[in-house]
Amino acid sequence: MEKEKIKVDRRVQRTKRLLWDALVELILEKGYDKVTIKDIIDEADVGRSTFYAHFENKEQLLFSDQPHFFEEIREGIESGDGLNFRLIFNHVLENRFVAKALLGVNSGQMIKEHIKELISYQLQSSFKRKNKPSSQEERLKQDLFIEAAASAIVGMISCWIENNMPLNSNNMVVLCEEIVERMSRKCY
Amino acid sequence: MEKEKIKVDRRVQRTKRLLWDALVELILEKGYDKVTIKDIIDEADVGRSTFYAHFENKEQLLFSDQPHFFEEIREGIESGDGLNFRLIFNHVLENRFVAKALLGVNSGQMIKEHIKELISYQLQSSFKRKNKPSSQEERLKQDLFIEAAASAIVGMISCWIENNMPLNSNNMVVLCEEIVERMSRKCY
DNA sequence: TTAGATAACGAACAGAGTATTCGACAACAC
DNA sequence: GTGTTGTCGAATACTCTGTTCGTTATCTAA
Repeated sequence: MEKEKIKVDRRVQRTKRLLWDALVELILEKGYDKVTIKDIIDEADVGRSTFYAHFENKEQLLFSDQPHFFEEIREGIESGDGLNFRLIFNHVLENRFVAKALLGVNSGQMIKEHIKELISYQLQSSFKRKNKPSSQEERLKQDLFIEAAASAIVGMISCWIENNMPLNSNNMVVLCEEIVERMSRKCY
Repeated sequence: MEKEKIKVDRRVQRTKRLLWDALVELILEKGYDKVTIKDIIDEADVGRSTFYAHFENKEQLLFSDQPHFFEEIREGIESGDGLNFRLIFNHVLENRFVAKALLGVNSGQMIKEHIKELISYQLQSSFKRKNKPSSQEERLKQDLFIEAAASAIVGMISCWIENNMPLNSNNMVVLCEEIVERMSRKCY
């Protein structure tokens, strides 16, 4: 009973929801970087002071993760033993619209950077399990390969989303696993 | 004799140089996204109207490529037969300071995106030469792998630069070639 | 060396966006 | 129904942008 269900005022829920939806809409329309707070409150039809009552800036709104998109992606990345790409792609497919805003070309770098770090962290354990580096130099090389693999996966998924998902998710799962497999082999 | 050597007023050269140096300095200091034009002209100690006499915005200044950094990177990418990583790394090493500003974590996404596209374009010819896709689906998979490979290379180099180049360039050349090799194998 | 060309300066301006405040009003929970 | 709390909207001071124009300084070419 540690987590009490705290009731959130309906007006607050509504406002946050409106702002989030407006942000997603605007990212798709003009790209995250060019979205201003004025845009958001106009699109959401919410008072300026109301915005600042809940968030300090648009970045905070972005990471407030209203529909728990990040949270579920995170679960796919950190699920038990290594990356569960099936889980990730199921979630992306169920939220195509939000996924395109957050992972497409217009999403700004922060979000993809964030997800890349989650993946990178996860790959570290699995890579090191497979090939324990025996020297400092080998460790450096392995770290760079981990970075490369994480970049490859995020880049590929982003490209796939941006092109309106031309392959089905089964194929994508296989491709992602293939990348991890190829990149996890010992690098000299 | 097509290209006449057009003399550029020393004052113009000086101003552009000052602005470029200021931009690089400021990117390293606070990240490209947060650099304002006011910052640039204050740092360069140049009049506001002077900035706008030469550039429309900071993006244009960025891509004006004063010391021809991009141009030389481009040569390494497009040199005859495929990517010449040795050339690329030589050039990066000769311009550590600028390279960190333009390829490090603070560089903003545009630049890396731009270089990724150059690499991606180059990989297309070499990948297709190796494995001509026999179906539409195979072509899609190959394109995604090209995107993945380009992302991997840019991500890895960026990470290496950001961590102050912990491995020597010979090692890096080998790692990059290894990535291309691994990713260019047929994907089912 | 000089005369004409042109670049830079700097002050001023309108416009847009930011971040904050506060009283009035509306919606909420109990 | 009543006290609480969220939202509105107008006002404010502030920063940055993009442009203009007259003055001053510097360059180029003869």
